[in-house]
Amino acid sequence: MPIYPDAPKRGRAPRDGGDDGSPEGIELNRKIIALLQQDGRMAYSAIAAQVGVSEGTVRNRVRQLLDDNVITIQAEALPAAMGYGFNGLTFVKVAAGTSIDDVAKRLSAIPEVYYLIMVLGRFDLSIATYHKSQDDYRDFLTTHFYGQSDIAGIENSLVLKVHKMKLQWDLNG
Amino acid sequence: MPIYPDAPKRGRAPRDGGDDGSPEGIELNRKIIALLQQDGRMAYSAIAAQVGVSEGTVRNRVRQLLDDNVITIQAEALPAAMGYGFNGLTFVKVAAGTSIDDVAKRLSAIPEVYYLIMVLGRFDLSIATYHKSQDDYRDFLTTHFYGQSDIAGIENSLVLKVHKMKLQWDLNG
DNA sequence: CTTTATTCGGCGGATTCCGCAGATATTGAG
DNA sequence: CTCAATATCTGCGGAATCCGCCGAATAAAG
Repeated sequence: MPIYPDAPKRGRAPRDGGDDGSPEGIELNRKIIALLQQDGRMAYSAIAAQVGVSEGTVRNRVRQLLDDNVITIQAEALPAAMGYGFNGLTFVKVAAGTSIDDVAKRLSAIPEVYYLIMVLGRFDLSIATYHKSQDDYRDFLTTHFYGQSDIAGIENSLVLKVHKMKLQWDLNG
Repeated sequence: MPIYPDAPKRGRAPRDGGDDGSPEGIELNRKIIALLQQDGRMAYSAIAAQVGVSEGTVRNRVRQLLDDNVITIQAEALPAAMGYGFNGLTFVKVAAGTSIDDVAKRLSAIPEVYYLIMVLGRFDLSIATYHKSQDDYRDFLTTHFYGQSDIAGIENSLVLKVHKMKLQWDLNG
């Protein structure tokens, strides 16, 4: 049950768009998700009470949302609290004739990499990493970038501060 | 009870470093967090059974970790599933005489912003955003950047693909 | 209207959560 | 070393929650 269904199917569809304010259909999912974004451990019954449906309904919806990978409910650990205080930023130009996806895949497998995107512009990949120290960052660079045949060049920077890092949406936008 | 305590205090301290393999002290926190990173709703009793302590202990540890902001347990929604398929990247040079933190704070409050960092280099801030369409991205730029007195200039790019995005650490590194 | 497929909600039992109090363990002081 | 102080850990009992199941309700297609 994706938030945005692909195609209409046979059978009962979720009730939707009650303009009387009653929580229904897709709107219901949005409200449930919004609550779980505040507290991932909130009791189903508490959610049910707030959105105005039964506990079983909330449980079913959440299960489907999880199964469909629309949402995930996980603990996030603050890197700094875990001893990872050095935050590197590396821009990569992939070597000609090499698959960007392959390089991205190789680098994604590195634990220190927490954010890796393919971008438009002078470089192909932009990578944010966490390390315990500056030395660890240097080791990271020498091990995975310098001298690697699939990489044409890199440029480095530092993340001085992470102001925001959330995959949470204003679902009523 | 941070993972890395600031200073020793009086009183009982968490048992630590049992090299017999029994889960104790800081190691215990790491194991609990690791499990919650897989399933944020895992029952305390289930966690307790796996790490070898009582349910109450797990509950207390998790509560403290949450209170100390070492971890958060929240639902994350997949942007694409929510209809946000356009992924913008904006680099900002803050105007002279303006506090970078203030600008960062202003922009962090925008729902579409999911990743905002202060960086070293030609620009001050790097911002990743999700939008429903290219038009929405343009609106986002014109509303919050162009013509704003606290911004000296911006440069734009696109995130073509997010290969990896996670705030989860190999706690045994 | 009838069929079909899916959601919704209530019900029971098992499980889990929660606050509390006592036991236990560790640190610092005398 | 001994003792006091402080914080953690665990067990317990009651309340709340979770879970599977089945029938009722609802919406789309024929």
